[in-house]
Amino acid sequence: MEESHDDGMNIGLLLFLPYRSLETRVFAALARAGYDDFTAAQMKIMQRIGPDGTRLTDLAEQAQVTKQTAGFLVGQLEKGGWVVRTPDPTDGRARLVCLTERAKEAIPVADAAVAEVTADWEAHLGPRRMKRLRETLIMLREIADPYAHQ
Amino acid sequence: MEESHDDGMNIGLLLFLPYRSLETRVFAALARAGYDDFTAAQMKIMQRIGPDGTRLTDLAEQAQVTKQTAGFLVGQLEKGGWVVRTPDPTDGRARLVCLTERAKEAIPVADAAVAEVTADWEAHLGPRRMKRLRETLIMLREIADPYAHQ
DNA sequence: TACATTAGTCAGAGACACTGACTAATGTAG
DNA sequence: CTACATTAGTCAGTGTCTCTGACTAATGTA
Repeated sequence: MEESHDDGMNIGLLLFLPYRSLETRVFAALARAGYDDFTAAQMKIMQRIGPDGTRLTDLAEQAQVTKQTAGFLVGQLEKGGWVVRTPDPTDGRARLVCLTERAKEAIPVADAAVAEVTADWEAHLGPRRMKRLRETLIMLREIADPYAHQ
Repeated sequence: MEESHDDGMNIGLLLFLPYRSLETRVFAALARAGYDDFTAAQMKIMQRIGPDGTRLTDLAEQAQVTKQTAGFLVGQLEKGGWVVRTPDPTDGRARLVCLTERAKEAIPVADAAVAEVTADWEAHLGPRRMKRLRETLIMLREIADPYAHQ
């Protein structure tokens, strides 16, 4: 604990604060648009579902939870009509978790909310700084994301 | 959900990934040093305790949880010998949550872990980019942290 | 002195995340 | 082609986190 007390401000907290701010605002925007019957944990799973569906194990790995936890959350999402599980044609053991139409309709709402937050940030930081921030974070991902795929 | 699908990468995820990486590594370093009997949620509370103690309500506000949750976590920390609650001389209703000696001893361990991670990042990004990242995040905090104090 | 506010607690419930043990399908070595 | 290990996913049980609602006690204010 107490990761602070270094030179300036704790870099972890500095990363976390805007992340939380963004997440909160996107969540609120979705709720305002009527998409209010899912939780933050469920959203984290849904975020990771690809256009052609994603396996439970992959979702678990990317969200950094156990497959049991991912299974629980996918179960909740299925009950709520956000996802369906379809058999994976390439592997009889596996099933693909896919977004339903309803879930796909929510994507533009979420995107718009992200765009609004991003615009606020850019207005505060200026376009140059904002662009560099994004570039730096993409670069940082190479070493800070065990799951970086590219 | 599905906050992605914009131009490049979801900026929220880009902020979150290094945050999580840092947190995981600091947590692991503390565990290796023998400080392994507290949880991530408890750490988030402890992080916010000032050198002269902090009120429960303030901890709750900063960590963005209810005071009941903060109270629960402080209770766990108290059982584990990480904090003590002392009366607040200026307000008979309030108590100050203070770090014990044991907790204070863990601070340099956490700081060293943060320094190590920061060094890794700087090695990857280069000193200029790292410096700008920190500056930008501090600037961003002004609008992304409802609790920014300064 | 009455009333509203603030600090914190108690009780109960739901959500989340873990470990361990399991089934079924797949891949591999002999 | 058979035995073994691996992989995908589920079931059961438990502990932790977080919330809402209702409450006590101290403080501030009219």
